[in-house]
Amino acid sequence: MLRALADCNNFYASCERALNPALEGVPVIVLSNNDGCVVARSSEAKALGIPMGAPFFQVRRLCETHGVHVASSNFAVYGDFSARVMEVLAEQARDIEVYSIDEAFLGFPDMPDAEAEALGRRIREEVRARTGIGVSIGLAPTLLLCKLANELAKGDRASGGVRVIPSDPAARLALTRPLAVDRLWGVGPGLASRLRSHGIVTVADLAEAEPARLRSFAGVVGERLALEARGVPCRDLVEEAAPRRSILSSRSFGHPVTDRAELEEALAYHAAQAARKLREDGLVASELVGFARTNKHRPDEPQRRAEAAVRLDPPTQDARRLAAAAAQALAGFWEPGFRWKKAGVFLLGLSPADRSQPMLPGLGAGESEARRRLMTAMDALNAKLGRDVVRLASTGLERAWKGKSERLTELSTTDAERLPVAKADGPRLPRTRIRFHE
DNA sequence: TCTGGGGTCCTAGGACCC
DNA sequence: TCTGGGGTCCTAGGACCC
Repeated sequence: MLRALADCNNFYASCERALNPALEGVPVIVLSNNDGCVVARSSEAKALGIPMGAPFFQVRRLCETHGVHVASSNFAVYGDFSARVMEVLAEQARDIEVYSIDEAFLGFPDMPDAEAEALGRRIREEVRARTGIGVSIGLAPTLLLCKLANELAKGDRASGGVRVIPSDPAARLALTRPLAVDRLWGVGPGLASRLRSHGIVTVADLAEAEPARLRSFAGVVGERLALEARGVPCRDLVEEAAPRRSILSSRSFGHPVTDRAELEEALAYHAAQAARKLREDGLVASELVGFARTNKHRPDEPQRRAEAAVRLDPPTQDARRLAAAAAQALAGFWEPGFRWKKAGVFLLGLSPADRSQPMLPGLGAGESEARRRLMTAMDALNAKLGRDVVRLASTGLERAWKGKSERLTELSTTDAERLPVAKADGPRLPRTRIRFHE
């Protein structure tokens, strides 16, 4: 089977540009939540030397000097673009795994390398024509090598955005001989130094190493890497999303929080957000962990990372119970005298909602049913009126702790050109959960 | 002044059991 | 001083990813 990775170029920056064609040729960056860090850069912005992940205040001058367009992130819009890109990709491939908001693994029948390259070019053109988003495509026999091929395609203009890792083993070794092993997906700084200390410096070294030997000093992770590097697939496309194992809602504050009531409000808000995700996925949680931390970039201030866990018995998806549990967690770790910078809620021990309803007649079943109907009604209203229109009072009205988002692109509904296009006859996408990150 | 958010997988070690 | 040999389950924490 031939596999491929299609990965959108500078995805969030490309979305901003697609929304506003006047940005063509202009350097564009997109900021993280709270307008804190740079999370996406157009090629022009990269050329200016703006680093990925840089705190915005450090590059603000540079941006002003060079007329960089700066946008707050707008994940709802990027999610819409993502869905359209994935729809086009799904039409082009035999199998698809939507891996993240801006990339998908594709599966095709085997074919000669030259045909694979032509196929990659066709797909790339189709996505650009129908969504305005540029993608790079790497094709290879294993997903690890697809990732590598994609990275090579992105780094080399002459490749035209498409790269095939040769199916012939000798040609593959020649290609990967100069490539450092830490360019591989899954090889971070820790694993890279361990591999180097055993004489594995390049991707070709890894492909030539005995997998069993890798296992002895780099565990099953190392063994799989070695196999995939030599063209033996260890992980294949996953078309059905695995059930979620945890849910996190957290955010940095716009200003330091010292007041307990304010912190409690923020935790209630995150509990309610996490509860909404639970219900969207039809899950219940059996444990909530509330946490808060001070500003780690201020060594002059007292530092603390505090958390407390609360069991949820029976497991629940009810926003009110989760908000109450978050308040209980806060009571477990609260201590005055700190300037809190960030807080959030983890939900763990997730299981399908239908399996966990109380079985004993008369024991809480009525209350559970009433709670469920209230949440269903709230979700239905918010689906109609807009997210968060109906919400818990405990999550606050003022929300003074909220971070800033000052550079959102205005979406004009009077400009027909900019309206997202809905396609009624598109193919059904696999039920893969798209994760919003990057 | 200002420094993101949301995940998964693997391993080691302890509790507990027979 | 010496004091079995497994097995499973759970948890904490590291490593890595987008």
